[in-house]
Amino acid sequence: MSRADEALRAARELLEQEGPEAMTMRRVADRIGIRAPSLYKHLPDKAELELRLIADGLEEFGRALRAADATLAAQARAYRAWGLAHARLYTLMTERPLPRDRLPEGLEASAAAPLLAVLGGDQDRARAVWASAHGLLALELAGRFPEGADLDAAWAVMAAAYAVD
Amino acid sequence: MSRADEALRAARELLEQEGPEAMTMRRVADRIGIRAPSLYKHLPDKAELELRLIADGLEEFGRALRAADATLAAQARAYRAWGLAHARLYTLMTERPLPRDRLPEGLEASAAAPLLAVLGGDQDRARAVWASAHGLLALELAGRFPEGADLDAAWAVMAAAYAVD
DNA sequence: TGACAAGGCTAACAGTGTTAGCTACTCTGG
DNA sequence: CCAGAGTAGCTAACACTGTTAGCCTTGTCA
Repeated sequence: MSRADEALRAARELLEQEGPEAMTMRRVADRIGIRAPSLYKHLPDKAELELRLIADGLEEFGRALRAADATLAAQARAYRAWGLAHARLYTLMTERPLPRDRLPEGLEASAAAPLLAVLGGDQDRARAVWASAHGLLALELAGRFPEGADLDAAWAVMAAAYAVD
Repeated sequence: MSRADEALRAARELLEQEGPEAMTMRRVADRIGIRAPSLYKHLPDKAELELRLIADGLEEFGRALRAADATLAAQARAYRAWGLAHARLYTLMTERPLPRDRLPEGLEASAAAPLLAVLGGDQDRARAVWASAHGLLALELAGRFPEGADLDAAWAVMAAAYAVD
């Protein structure tokens, strides 16, 4: 495993276990037994580290959606499940503009494909559904719903609203 | 105008004009003609400054929704319009957990009321609609849709999906 | 007049990402 | 077999962040 890959793995552990503020260059370096400045022999900057986390995340996320049944309900379930299981990574993946030109070709499309397929290729509808799922998940991850809110019910309403009938 | 209010105004200008990374204690202090440490004579910390920005934002946002017609389409339009007009403030308002106990009583409910009313008080439905609108807006503000994406169409699909018929 | 609070200030601390510059090890070419 | 080059580590340092300590001046009020 290359040093860059080790750093990537360390960054991901720090992110997922302790949150984004723990993912500092010094702590990443510590985890792989070197000093922070030495990281720059293997990576141009921290943005590159985050970019690779995002790319890996998109890859895994796409795989999870592709593994789910080709129905709107199943896709929604898989979407939420993956997001909850990788809360901080999901947030990192979605909170900032995507530098598409620095991402592997077709990665984004591959993650979006399952949902688009379920909706018969209707892009506008796919964007509305994607955004709705993202909104529910993002607000849940940000702790924006009141304590006892029935989020299963909200997801059900969402899925029903977009279901073809 | 109190020093704290001056700081609040300066912080908001910096946030809205130059983005969150420009909203530093030193730049806020600069704008009102004092040094950063002196800010702490008027505010406990930066979190308090952000909290007040959020409170003001929620207040204004609620007013904008209340001023719009009591239809789903009009509420959606007002939601998006306010968010686009105050992009960075909206993001600040929604990206982190809401410290409800430090916010004016009823502020959150007052902002949520118009939408809830349009949906006849159905909380689950209101949460789904709110999240859908938030998702569309958040993704748009984060620059996550491709260049030529027809977002008006996506909003229309969303509004139609939740319309009572 | 003396006491006290309010509100400025500078200096400093710990933390962040990052750069400069030095050193040591390893590999390769003559 | 030795020279030179590249790789990858290191420390020191810079500019920035939020924040604290401690000092000093000003205004108010008994």
